[in-house]
Amino acid sequence: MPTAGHSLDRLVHGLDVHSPLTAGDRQLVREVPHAVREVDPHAYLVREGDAPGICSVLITGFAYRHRSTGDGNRQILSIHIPGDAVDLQHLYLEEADHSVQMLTRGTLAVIARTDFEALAEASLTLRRAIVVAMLVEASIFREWIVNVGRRDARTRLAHLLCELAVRQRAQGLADDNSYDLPMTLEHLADATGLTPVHVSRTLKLLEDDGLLLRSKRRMSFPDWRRLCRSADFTYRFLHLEPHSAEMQR
Amino acid sequence: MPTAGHSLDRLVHGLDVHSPLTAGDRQLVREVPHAVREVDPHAYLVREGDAPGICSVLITGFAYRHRSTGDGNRQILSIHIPGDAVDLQHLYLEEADHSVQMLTRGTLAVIARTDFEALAEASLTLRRAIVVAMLVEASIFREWIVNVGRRDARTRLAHLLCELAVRQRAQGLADDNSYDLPMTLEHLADATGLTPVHVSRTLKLLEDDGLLLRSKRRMSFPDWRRLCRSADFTYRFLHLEPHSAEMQR
DNA sequence: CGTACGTTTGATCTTTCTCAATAATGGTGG
DNA sequence: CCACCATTATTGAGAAAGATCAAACGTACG
Repeated sequence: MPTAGHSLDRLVHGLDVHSPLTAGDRQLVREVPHAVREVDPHAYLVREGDAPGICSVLITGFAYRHRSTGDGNRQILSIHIPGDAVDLQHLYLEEADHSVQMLTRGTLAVIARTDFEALAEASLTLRRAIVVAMLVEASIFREWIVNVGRRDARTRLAHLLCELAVRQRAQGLADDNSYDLPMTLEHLADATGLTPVHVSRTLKLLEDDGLLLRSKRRMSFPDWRRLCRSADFTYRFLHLEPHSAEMQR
Repeated sequence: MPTAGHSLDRLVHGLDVHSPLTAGDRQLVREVPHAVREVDPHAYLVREGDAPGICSVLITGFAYRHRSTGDGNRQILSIHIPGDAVDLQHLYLEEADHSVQMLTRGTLAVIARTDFEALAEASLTLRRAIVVAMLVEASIFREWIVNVGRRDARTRLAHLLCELAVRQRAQGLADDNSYDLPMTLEHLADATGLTPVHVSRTLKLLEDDGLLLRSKRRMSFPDWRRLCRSADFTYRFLHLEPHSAEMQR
């Protein structure tokens, strides 16, 4: 039996951010059988083509979804932070259509598919929360289509930085206007449909404009409001509960 | 009471394509209370910001999801064909993050939110099929991120044409290698993150290469295999059931 | 038959990519 | 603690894909 309780609190919070849980639901989640697993940077959590059998929840560390084109170009599809249940997009499908990989070292809570399904069947509000978590992810995918399809490089990158800031705040993982971004230029390029070279130049532009401050991997935002405007960033697509959205500044 | 039975057969088929239904499920779906509504081209089914109260199923006609950037650029997020339940992405969220609009004249089966939820609660396999339909949509969103982020104009357009062909075949709406595409150059441009001018030139390229034949709005594909290769198109992301996937050629 | 809408084509401009060289950073073993 | 190597980041110059502007041409429909 793993150390029950507090590692799954991350999942409780991750669901609660979008759809409020009852006290009973929280308890049900905390009691789910699960294993805690340490994973290295670059470890694959899912590989395209896999038949999904587990549901992993990120407890610490970052992960990302990606898929490659036939000629070997990678496109990153989303970034995941602690609290995200990384397998929701696969669990009910026959085979994975994309891969999920760790960005950093991290820890997972791993729940067996059957246990997860039992959890979903145990409560209507919990089931609802799980569906909402899936749908919010889909909303973020849609926002990425817009980002990559209709915004210029500068706006695109700023938008990505905003999204990660707000999601981390909502999860209580960042309190001021800064966070550590464990993505290389190549990751950023593959997330925005650009090249690493152009990402480098564009981040420099944002810095020169006083919208971004970098030291090592730490990103901070001297003028959050202006950054949001410059990023064409609005909160709606994240579907945060009002109490989480208060973390907006 | 509406003409029960065969208008909702479209929905039955739309769910069954991805996740097989039991005979009981089919009957449950057919018996759902619903209204049949005729809609004009360009009619809005959902507007960004709306609180969703109904679930519309496309019976005839085409629709599309879209969202606009702050500076007024539109991005189309998906195209919908008969059998698609157009509100699944909203129904469990507080407010719509994007709009859904008719591309053509059409008819809808409109189900009240509460009736739809009751349907979902009535059967485990049906609930599963609804979740799968949501997740397949999300998979298509992901494919669009890849398309717009990492493929050139020619591949992008070819990919879109392939997707629409296969989805229509799986729904039994097209049997040979052709279909009527009710999208203008502007629609195609907004779906692929290009400009109408460049879409025009690029379609011409596809025609010159013998991959596409256009007369009026009818698209046909003289060499389907080669088109798929040229489009970097694979079937995995559509998650079709084997019996639907047989319609592949 | 005229008007609105959609499409095609040409010429030019801009953003982003590509190729290439150099500089910084971070982790590792001595 | 330092030196080394691999990885990541920056910068420059030239090339290319796609955007923009503008005009002409088709087509559908009242």
